[in-house]
Amino acid sequence: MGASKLDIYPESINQMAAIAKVFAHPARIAILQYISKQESCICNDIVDEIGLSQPTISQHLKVINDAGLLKGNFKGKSICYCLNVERFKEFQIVLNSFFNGTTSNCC
Amino acid sequence: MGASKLDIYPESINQMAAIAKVFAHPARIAILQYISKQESCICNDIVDEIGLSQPTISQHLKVINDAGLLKGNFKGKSICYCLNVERFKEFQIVLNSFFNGTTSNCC
DNA sequence: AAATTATATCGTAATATTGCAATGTTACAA
DNA sequence: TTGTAACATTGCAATATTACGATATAATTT
Repeated sequence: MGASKLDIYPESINQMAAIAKVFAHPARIAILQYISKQESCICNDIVDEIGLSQPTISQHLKVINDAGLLKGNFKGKSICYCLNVERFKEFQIVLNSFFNGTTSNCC
Repeated sequence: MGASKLDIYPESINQMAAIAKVFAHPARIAILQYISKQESCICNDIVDEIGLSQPTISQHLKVINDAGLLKGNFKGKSICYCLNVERFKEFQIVLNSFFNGTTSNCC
């Protein structure tokens, strides 16, 4: 196998897992942190910052972007990636509602 | 490759990614939710609840347990898995401090 | 002790992820 | 229009993850 059986879970759980997956790689966390620290951001800057090749960074950026976490300002040949704060906060809310809805009275 | 280059990131980032990884599979989220709803929990119950085989559930439980998210009460042949609420809250704090420390003023 | 029950571990197949070199693409510059 | 700089895409190799059947283990029950 190797593939997750997504069809057996409720949508809310799959959504939560999809969100977590974006953060499940250190490169993507580092990229998000770096972007959030900049006024504007150019992909090549990230390549210098983090020790990964340009294609690899580009790939991670795609994952982040597909999750809706980026807003792009396409000015000139350098693309400015920015954090989509609204979407980012949405993620935080989903995660927190999961945490807050989960308790334990056993043990 | 296929392996993440963990050595190029600060510890805090690797820790954050490791936490996210636990939640990056719907089965593990479903298991955590199920455990938190029960007074006590037996693995076989989870197998009935979620549509995965016993070995697969056991494997996911190991991942959750290795992350320190379970406290076990070993009474008899049925093992009682319980949520380690303290650890769980720790995870929430790490995630939230990441979210709150990340903003954007570009675009 | 033998059977039973609940869970863990092993082995293996299928698929996903990570990473990079090579190559495309696109927009500006000269 | 010919470069060139900044990404994106493709193709591939290495490793990780997911899932399950078969089997082991460990505690109860009979």
